[in-house]
Amino acid sequence: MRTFFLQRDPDTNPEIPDSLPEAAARILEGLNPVQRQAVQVTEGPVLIIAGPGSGKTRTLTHRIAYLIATGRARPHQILALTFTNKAAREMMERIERLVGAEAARHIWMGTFHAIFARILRREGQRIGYTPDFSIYDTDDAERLLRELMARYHIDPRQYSPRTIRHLISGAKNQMIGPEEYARLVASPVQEKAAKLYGPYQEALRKANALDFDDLLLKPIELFEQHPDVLQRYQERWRYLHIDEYQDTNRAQYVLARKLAAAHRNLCVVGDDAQSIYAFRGADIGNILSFQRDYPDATVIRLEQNYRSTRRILKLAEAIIQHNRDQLEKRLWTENPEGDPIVLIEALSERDEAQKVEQRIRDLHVRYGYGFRDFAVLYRTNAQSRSLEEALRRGGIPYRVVGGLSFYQRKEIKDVLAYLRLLVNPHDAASLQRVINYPARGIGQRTVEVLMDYARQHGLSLWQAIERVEEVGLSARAQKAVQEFHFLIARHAAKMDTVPVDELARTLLQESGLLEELRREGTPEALARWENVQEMLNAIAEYVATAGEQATLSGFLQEVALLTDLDEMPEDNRVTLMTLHASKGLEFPVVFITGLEEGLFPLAQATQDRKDLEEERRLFYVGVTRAQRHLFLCYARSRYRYGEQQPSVRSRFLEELDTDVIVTEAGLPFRRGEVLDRRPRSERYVELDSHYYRRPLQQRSSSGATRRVVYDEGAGEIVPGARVEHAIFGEGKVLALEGQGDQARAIVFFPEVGQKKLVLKFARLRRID
DNA sequence: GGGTGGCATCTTTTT
DNA sequence: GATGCCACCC
Repeated sequence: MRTFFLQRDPDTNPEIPDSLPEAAARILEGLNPVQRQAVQVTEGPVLIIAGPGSGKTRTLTHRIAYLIATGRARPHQILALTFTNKAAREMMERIERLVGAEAARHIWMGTFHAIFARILRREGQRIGYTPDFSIYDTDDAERLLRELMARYHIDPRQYSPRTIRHLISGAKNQMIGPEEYARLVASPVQEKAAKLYGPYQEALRKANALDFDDLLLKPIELFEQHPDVLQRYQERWRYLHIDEYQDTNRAQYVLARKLAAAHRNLCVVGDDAQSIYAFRGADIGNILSFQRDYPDATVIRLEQNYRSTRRILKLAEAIIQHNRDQLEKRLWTENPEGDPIVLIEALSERDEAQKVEQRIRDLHVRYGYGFRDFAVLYRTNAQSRSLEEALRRGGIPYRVVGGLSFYQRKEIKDVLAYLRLLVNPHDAASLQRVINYPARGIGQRTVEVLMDYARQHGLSLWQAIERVEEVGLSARAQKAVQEFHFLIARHAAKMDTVPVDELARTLLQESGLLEELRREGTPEALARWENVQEMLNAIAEYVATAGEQATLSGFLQEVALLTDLDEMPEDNRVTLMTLHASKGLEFPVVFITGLEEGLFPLAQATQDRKDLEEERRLFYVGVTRAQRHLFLCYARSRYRYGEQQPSVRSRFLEELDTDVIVTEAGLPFRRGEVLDRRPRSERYVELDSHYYRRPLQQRSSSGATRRVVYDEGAGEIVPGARVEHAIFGEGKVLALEGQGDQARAIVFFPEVGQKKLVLKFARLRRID
């Protein structure tokens, strides 16, 4: 079952001691000297520049715990802002271990969007939003825009609603209002966007709805119009922390500045080299100019990497050195050299996927890596398909993160629309979504008439429905509309008396949605039905955990901000995801696929230096996810627009000047050189087919418990065992020496004599 | 008003 | 290669 990340508003001060001296000492232990410094500078602005794998989260969490343990701050006086719920939860769990669950629960921790949605819930009334406002995701926003485009006679085929939304969102991210944007217009599309921007905002307001950008902009508006409110929050939060500071946009920057103005205890953590969200308004300038904004800031650099092998870090440096505009930073590690990075060339995407599958199988069997130790990364979500197919064929369990997430599925959005309508009937997007789903005789024409009426009388669509008799519809249509109205109103009236989970269940029942899915009877419909049930369970769970504070609108607002990425990968599966989604994660084995011109870097990003540098940082992010083994893959041809098209190796590979990469044949890779033209069979060392015939067993291994397993069912290699070698034939193990990757066996082969073999490479098979 | 079939259209990345 | 939109028929 899905568990939601929900937190009570941590206002009240719990009964926890003022300080925890023994915890404070423990918190400092296990940190390196630089990290310790970052934890102990508790006053004034702090900039922590943290390279990949440098223990950034650890440092941040220890810092927060330290503030509590030393009594410098009460838990509810600390605000920590992240970009994903997952990051927040991870930090929360660590803090719990350091200072206890009770104290941790009262820290204000969460994503920017979630925290400010909560603020708006409490204070939004001052700027005209009731607490039951709806949150519109990009889908809802585009739906709204589409409607406006129709009204303004803008052809959606000529100017896509998506582009328009993107432009408006970009303007909002930079805090540019409709009037100002209209002045800046420089192209026909922008002109259309400018025309729609104002009406779009108006439509949102009329629906008592906010889009993602509004969740940041409206709090700014609130704080500017009501300095007393700002002052209250400034005083409440004595310590402000921001993770992934390089990803903040203009609005987030302004919010941070405002909130930190009184105490100036602002601690930001980030890595300019990992800035990959400029497309959604992130301004790398925020981190680059932090020292200018706060001249008295303490700057701390976490440069020691604990994650990756030397070779992987060398590659990362070789990549990033092609970018200008970097903060100075030198990564180093005490980790071993590690294996060379393997460059894999495939004939097609299918071939690429197959090779990835074989490598996973090989490493799983040979080193005993669990499936959860693998990540396969790609640039676009569409690339997952071929990989999924290959893994499914190979019987390797996997999960895909991102893509179409649970919350973006049609049936879930339908359910949410019904529920949103219940708490906020003015929510036009939700109303239009479900007014005729399941079909109940309210067609497009009827809806249009209602909308016209609403507009003429300055009403919301819902208000028009409330007085449907005046609208002048046919008797049949009017009756259908009235029935729908009654359905919603009847349930809305019970909101205060019936528990929300029960209410939701009966509403969906009576709407006919569940029946509709069951009636279809296809496996897909069944799956959708189950998803709906899961959603209902989640509501029940929410009621159980949030107790008194459980309101349907609260639930809906939290859910609107959740994504699949927030879920924990508990089972032992290979992870497939976009490079973007991989940020902040680490895996023993990483594959980066699709390193081809036009795909990575994406064609659209090759024109502008800034875009190209962002793509390069994305490559850097991907590479630095790997702990021990890294594979870089590309295909010589790929399906695009439903057609097989030749592709060219990525410039990111051609520009590398490094000796850490080898080809599949084990030869050093040199840029600009064609890999190999020999027939495939001779080209690379075939992986031992012996492994591939066996069904795979899931092993519950993680890095820590890794055993050297060279062959399933044949036992481990021990002195005295009879073994078989691919070239030398049968032999007998005389002795073993060395550890881990260095482990060697001395084997006597009757035909060739005594050999000393590195177990890792020899692939001995026990035969007795 | 509802349902079906054919055509066109894109595919960045996400809170 | 999937989704959305339109035209056509019931």
